[in-house]
Amino acid sequence: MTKPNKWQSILSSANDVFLNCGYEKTKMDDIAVGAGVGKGTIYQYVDSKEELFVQMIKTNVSYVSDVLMEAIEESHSIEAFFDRLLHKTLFMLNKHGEKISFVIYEDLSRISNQLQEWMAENQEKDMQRLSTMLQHFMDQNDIRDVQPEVAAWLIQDVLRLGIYFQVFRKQDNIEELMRGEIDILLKGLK
Amino acid sequence: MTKPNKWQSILSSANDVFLNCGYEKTKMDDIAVGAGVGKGTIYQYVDSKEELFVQMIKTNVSYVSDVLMEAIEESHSIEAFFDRLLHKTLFMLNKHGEKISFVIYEDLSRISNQLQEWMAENQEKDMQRLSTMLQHFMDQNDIRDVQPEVAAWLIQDVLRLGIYFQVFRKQDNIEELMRGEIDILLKGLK
Amino acid sequence: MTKPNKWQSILSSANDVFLNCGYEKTKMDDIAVGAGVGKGTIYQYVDSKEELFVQMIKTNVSYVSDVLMEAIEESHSIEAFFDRLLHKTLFMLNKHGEKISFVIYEDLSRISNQLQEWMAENQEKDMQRLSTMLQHFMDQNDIRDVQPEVAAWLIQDVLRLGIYFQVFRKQDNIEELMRGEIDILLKGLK
Amino acid sequence: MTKPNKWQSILSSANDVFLNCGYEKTKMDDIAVGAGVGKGTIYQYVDSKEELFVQMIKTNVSYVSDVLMEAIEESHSIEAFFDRLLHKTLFMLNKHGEKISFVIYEDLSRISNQLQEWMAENQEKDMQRLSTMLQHFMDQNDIRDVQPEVAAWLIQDVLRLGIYFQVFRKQDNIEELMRGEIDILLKGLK
DNA sequence: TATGAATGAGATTTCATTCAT
DNA sequence: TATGAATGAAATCTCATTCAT
Repeated sequence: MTKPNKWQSILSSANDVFLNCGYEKTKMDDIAVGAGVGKGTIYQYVDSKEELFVQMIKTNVSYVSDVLMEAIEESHSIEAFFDRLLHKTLFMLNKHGEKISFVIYEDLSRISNQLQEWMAENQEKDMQRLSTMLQHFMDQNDIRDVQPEVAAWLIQDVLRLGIYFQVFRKQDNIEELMRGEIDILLKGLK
Repeated sequence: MTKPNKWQSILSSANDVFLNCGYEKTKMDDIAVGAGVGKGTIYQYVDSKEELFVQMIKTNVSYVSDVLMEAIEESHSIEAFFDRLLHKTLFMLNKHGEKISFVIYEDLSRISNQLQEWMAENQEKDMQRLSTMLQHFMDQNDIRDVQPEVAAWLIQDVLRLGIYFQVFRKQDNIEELMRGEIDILLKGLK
Repeated sequence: MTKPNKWQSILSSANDVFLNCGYEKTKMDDIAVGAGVGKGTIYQYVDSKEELFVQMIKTNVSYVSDVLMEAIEESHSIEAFFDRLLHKTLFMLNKHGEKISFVIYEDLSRISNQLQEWMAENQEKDMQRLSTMLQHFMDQNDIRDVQPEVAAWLIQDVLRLGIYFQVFRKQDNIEELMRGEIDILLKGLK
Repeated sequence: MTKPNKWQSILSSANDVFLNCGYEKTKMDDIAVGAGVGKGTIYQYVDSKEELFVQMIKTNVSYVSDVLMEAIEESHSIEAFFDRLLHKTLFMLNKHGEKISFVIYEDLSRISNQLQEWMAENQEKDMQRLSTMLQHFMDQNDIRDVQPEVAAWLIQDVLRLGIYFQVFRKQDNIEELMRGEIDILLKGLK
């Protein structure tokens, strides 16, 4: 087995075990067994359990950011944006499944300060890009004037809802639920 | 010191330490010191660290449920409901502050299966009550026909937003943001 | 078993095991077993293996310093001094046996910088006191003019010789050898 | 790079690293890097870390023995012997510097029993040769009757003093100190 | 012959829980 | 009832050695 394959095995195993057991309950032994390598091998690639966790989270976070960014780039109206967001989210949930839940439902500040800062910066960037897009739509009268910060938060909530009902509630009508949320966000409850 | 006072001290200390350090990093020693009692004394009231954690979470969860329930009970229109939700949430955030964040941003299933089930039931009850209320408003044509599950999720998002921007982002325009979200939920982005 | 007894057991066991195995080869498990306590108990008294080692060495070093100091205090001539040094050294070798060898024949700088500094200061103090005494004897024409530093070194060599031939060579004519060395130091080889 | 050069690089690197870090703290990795060879290459020349250490020590020990032996061979009086000892020791200290301190100030028995035996034999041979020389001087009335064992120990102490004050105390008046010690050994303190 | 990625036994240290006082 | 000293299972990480290339 060549070098990149080992690292991929380790990262993939780390993903599974950290996700199922949480950071503290995860044992390096389990990750090693899951990856089919010796315990010491992991330490050829990272210096500590914490660093391995950070590597894993960074990979997964980028999946979520990518969905948002790709949806923004190609969209010229809010409807088109939501449409792409919907499809890309469903695709990502299908592909990366549960991996994402860690990113959304865990307070990572207690695991690594460095990671928390990185996450905050990342989140800030996503917020900025969403806000820019929303401001653009407001200038074009595509949507009415609202606080971009709040609108951005609600757009991210479409992702949150998808993850929550798929990963934690195990429901299978995710698309329907997301369409329902988008509908309310566009037209309101009244 | 009489018995009830000791238990209150322990619970209060547990609150502080679990919140600051997370479940795994919290040491029984620290809780004992914070409560001003001997380590062994804690085991007069609970059988394990896990049980102490469960006791603490249950207390805090009820704050959140209470806000929702009180807002439901007194409201005869969606606007009145949101209005009460806003005020009660702000009051709770002020009073119980960060305690709530644990309930929202920690995956409790890894700490205790029993707790997770309890949380799921609780959440289900909240959802049911919100759905019933929303169905009532739909029957009265106070709001248009939407999926109650999704609407309930979005209503809870008003709480989520408040907690996130207060506890994690330390912003001080929480009321404004919540009003903005409620406005979007009522009238939509268009 | 009361608290001071446990600590004495631990210190005594540490003495034995560190002496027989050396710092690195010594396992905390062995010390615990030797002391008849649990491994964790050791960490109630010291924070680390290194600190335990430092505590042990400091105790033993003081035995050696004490021999020198007591011999100095009571002596008014070089012969009287050597006489007392001889007897006190033999007594100490009898009582504390091999414990002392560590102090003389190990480069402690690699185990703990803090300890090395402490040892250097200690050594400096011993040297100072010996030099003062020797200067006094020189002023009184009890001995001829020599470099106090060298004479102090040679006096300490009486201790070194005793430890070497007893601990490492296991000879039993230690007193005779020490008397021989003192004789040469006083009268010279010629 | 040809074979003998590799072995010389390894031995030289082992010297540096063992000396600076001590046996246990020395890593085979560091020696390999220092020698500019792969880690596995070292195992072409020795079977284990211990064997590499033994090889290194044996080389260094011979420097010390050589000084004694060369001083013995050419000397026909105790003064001539000490004179040569002085010059050869200073030369050796200059050339091999700190390497020797390991031989004097480390308890090698804990690293390798085989090595300790070898050292003891070596030491015994040195002692024998010194004793023979001293006996010869006593027969010729060049020096008075003393225990040869003790006199031999004190002669070796001239080397010890040189190493101690140069390597550990970093003093630069080594020659003066050694002359002072030789003077006391010859004429005594009285 | 030369390499260095891979290995896993074994080290130190932590901390929830117990129990003698 | 209240205590905290004592415990030991279990965690992370190291590094001498091997072996496929």
